[in-house]
Amino acid sequence: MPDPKPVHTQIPPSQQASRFARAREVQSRALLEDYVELIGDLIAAHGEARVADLAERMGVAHPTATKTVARLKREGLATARPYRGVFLTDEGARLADRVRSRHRTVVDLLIALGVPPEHAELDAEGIEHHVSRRTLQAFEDFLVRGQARSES
Amino acid sequence: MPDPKPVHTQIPPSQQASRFARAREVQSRALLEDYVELIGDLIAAHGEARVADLAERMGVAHPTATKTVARLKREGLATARPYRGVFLTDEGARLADRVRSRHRTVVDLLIALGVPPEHAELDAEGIEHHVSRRTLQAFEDFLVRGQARSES
DNA sequence: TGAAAAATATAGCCACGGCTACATCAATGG
DNA sequence: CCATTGATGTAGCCGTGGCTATATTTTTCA
Ligand SMILES: [Mn+2]
Ligand SMILES: [Mn+2]
Ligand SMILES: [Mn+2]
Ligand SMILES: [Mn+2]
Repeated sequence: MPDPKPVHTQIPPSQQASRFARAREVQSRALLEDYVELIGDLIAAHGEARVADLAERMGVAHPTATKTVARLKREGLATARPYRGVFLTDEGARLADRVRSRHRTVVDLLIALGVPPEHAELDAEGIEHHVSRRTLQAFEDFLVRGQARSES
Repeated sequence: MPDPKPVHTQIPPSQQASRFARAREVQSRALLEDYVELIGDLIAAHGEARVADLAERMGVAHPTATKTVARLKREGLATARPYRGVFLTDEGARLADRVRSRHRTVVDLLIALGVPPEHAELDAEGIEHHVSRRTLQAFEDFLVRGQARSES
């Protein structure tokens, strides 16, 4: 495969800039999305979400989890009473559901394309946040098509 | 679509933590990847890569681009002489080629799945960095399969 | 050729998201 | 029932990646 062309420089700089801006924007939301999803999971599984559990499952020290929870509160996605658990606001819960569903769709797509399941999970944890509504719809349509084929 | 199950809490915390750690690791490399790709593109298109052009195309102020170039130098991916352009080391050039090729594959896959081209470019700019070798191979295989079908 | 303009560098600010060390609160059990 | 222990909060450090303002260098052109 010889000389890949620099397609990037063939578009207006401002348009390219807006693509990178979008990626940065998404990135700043990614951590919040993972946290609300995890908080929702923990509440569903154990009735509560403790900071220590968040930290353990995120693989960070607990002050880091505390700080992120503070940001979730600032953004109106979670509430927390000192020395008690963390809870999702309605908005946080809705976001958690969307994120969880999207996560599954991304994993399912990767698996459908032949990626080993555990590998799919690894990649999906980062990919998911950059998948827009439109792309998600395309993933779902593809999965439905594949399902229809295997049923016939 | 009723109650998405909290699959996340059904795996060992340490395994879940390692997935998030991987996503963080990838993220810390993403900006460097975009810069080396862009530097390579600019050199191919204009014979040089100036900090002002990097800043304009990345959509950031030029001190931000300067700082990132400093990091590229520290990481052995680029060189730069003051008030002159930015250049890629051999390692940087190799990385740029890999990143450029992967970017195209991701965009092509999204388009093949029915995502409108400009939309595919937007999402791919973030997705690409989280696509591992294995997943990339799956994407390429799928694209080859589709091509074979349309040729028959 | 030298003054103005453009490009680049530098300084220093901020928010985020890591961390360690330490303080404080809550839960348990001897 | 209170002392210990575990969980949580707080303080303060660091690197990254944004920014603005200012200094310096290079380029341009009158
Ligand atoms: Mn994720
Ligand atoms: Mn996820
Ligand atoms: Mn990118
Ligand atoms: Mn790219």
